[in-house]
Amino acid sequence: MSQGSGNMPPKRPLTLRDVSEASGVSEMTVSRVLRNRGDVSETTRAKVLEAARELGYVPNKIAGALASSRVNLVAVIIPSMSNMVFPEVMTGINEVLEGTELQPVVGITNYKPEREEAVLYQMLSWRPSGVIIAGLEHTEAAKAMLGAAGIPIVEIMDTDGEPIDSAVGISHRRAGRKMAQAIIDAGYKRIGFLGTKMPLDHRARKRFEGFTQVLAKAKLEIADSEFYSGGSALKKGREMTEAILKRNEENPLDFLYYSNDMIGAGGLMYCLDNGIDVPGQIGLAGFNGIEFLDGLPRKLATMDACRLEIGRAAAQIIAKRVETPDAPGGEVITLEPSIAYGETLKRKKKLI
Amino acid sequence: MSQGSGNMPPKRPLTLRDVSEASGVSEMTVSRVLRNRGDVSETTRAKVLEAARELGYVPNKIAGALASSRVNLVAVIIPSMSNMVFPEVMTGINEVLEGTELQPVVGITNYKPEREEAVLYQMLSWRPSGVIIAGLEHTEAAKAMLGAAGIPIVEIMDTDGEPIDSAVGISHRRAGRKMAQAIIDAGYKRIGFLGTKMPLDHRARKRFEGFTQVLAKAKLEIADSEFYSGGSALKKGREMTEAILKRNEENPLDFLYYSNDMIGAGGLMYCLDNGIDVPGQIGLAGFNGIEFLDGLPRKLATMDACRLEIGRAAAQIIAKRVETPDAPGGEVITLEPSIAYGETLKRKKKLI
DNA sequence: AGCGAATATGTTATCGCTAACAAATTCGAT
DNA sequence: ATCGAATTTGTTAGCGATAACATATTCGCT
Repeated sequence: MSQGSGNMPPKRPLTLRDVSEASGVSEMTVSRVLRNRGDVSETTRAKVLEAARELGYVPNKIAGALASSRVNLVAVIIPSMSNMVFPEVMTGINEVLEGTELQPVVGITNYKPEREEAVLYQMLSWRPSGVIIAGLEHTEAAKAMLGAAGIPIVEIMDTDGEPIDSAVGISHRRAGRKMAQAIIDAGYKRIGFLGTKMPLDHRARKRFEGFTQVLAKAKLEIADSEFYSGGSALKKGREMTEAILKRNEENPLDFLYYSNDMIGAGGLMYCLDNGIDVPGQIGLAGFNGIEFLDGLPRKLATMDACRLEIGRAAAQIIAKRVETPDAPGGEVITLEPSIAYGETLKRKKKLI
Repeated sequence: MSQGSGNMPPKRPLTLRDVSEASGVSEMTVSRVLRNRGDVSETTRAKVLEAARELGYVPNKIAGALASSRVNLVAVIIPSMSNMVFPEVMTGINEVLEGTELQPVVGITNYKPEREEAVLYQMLSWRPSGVIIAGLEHTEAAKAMLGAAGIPIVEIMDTDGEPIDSAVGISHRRAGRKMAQAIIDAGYKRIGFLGTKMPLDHRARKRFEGFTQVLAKAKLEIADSEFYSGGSALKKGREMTEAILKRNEENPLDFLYYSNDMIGAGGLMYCLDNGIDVPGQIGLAGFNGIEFLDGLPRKLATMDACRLEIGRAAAQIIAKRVETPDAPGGEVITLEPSIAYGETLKRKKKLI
């Protein structure tokens, strides 16, 4: 099966030369067979493949990439992998890239700009064919690297700002505004906000900005808010909800807007456990549209962040640009998130 | 900032030679400065770093790796990224690798052996410094590749079987046995099983085997079972629970063992929503110990799969072997999962 | 000042593969 | 047979970095 018909364990890794010697043709011909490139007669093709299989040869992409200056990697740089949202983006990316020669390589930044910069540097040093990176906010150095890399760059998730090259996402300001409008339309007045203690989560910040902006237009403002960091989001949602409701017992809140579905689900459970009428006494809404919500006792209102679609579109942009290197670039795709009212947000009162 | 002080966009990617020319020293010296290797005077070091920064030079690891035959990548091959368990393993791996020069590269197999084989081949063609791969079951070809790669291999999650090199995990058979024993000890008799329709999830299969084995010793067997695939696990847990309970109304079940926490949580919610007394009328248990459970109205009994610890230990084995290439290898670490009784599994009746 | 040991820098030869071009072989049509 | 075109195979020269060795330079000490 490997290494000269069951001989000693391998010492030196195999190279093209080994296959070439074993099959009696030149290295170049072996290379051609293994890459399906150029004309090779059926006879030698079979001979070479047989030899390669017999030896257990695995090509060395490092050498191949250096020689051809083609690297079929796409760098994907995202803040986190543990909150449901980016895994789904990855699924979208994978779906599209599986149909090509490109392979994604993921780097995690933990929402830290300096970490992002370091990860980006590492990634670029592999000379990938493209970069998909979350967000529009980066350090100056990171922006310079991206600008100078000479490869397609797609910034994802967010389109509120100036992309370096291409961008795919939703407008989080608009998402915040839309949700605020729906809440106002449904007649809620005393609104609480619950979110993460994350000055660096720009998307959450933009949603918040859009949200308060629309409230302001209706002469409303956030009645109270609560922030968390770390721990089980579900549990935190529960705890924060308890805290904010207790704190406002005299002048009770009638709506809670959560910055993500997980804490929203926790809040929902708290309300149900404590006999609070949802959405009569109090309305609830989250953000993201995670599949998980389907299993809850009551369906939480949310807004879909189009994660799968974002992943797909971003990968498509890269794939297209790799195929057609002199295509223009600079494409911006803004997806439109839609509200899922679920069962925790009253519909707009019918107009007469 | 880049490319000759704000000139035209970059055409040809920068190389060591560019930095060398810009700083007036040899390429070798630049290389030494950039890698912090060998003696370089403070003066030239500063000069070189300045030039590199000024140009926006990013080293080419492809070329570096080929020349030094050292690739600081660790291939991590796992079945999925969307079910809470592997992201946590990744966190453990990352934690350890961040302290080294090694960088993880992830490949996803979707529980398909042929996909695993393909991903492995891709990964090995980058000549990584080590491989961390989930499970002990692989195709013959995959085993051959792993055996012949000449690098440290760590098979993770499971230790019920013969590893190729090293292994870190728990015994899933033992985990199944342990849970069965706890259930029997608590006095439950009519036990239902709910799991995934996944003939290729060997770990789940082994847990099931261990589980039934202990039941058999106590002259018990699974009273009924239910399987699912795809969709929201939480919802599926709810639906399967309803189905299995309805089907056994005449001779009701008194325990439900779920093959993962997510469907367990769905089942728990179903029971609570329908006024079923847990754990009095019926006991419930899952598997994995996901953090998520903390936020549930009642804490589900489960068994910790030691995911974080598995990731850490696996990465440590690789890191150690990379540092000391002639160390023996073949290390097997079996972690001991412990039962978390939560509030859905009665404790063993006190012995007199 | 003078000499060997450090310390700093430069040179040369790969690493394993592929692009580009060159040579050899096959083949059909005359 | 014979020639040119088409097909198949081989040769040569890097890709951009680093290892290993060679050559300056600097320095302390007698």
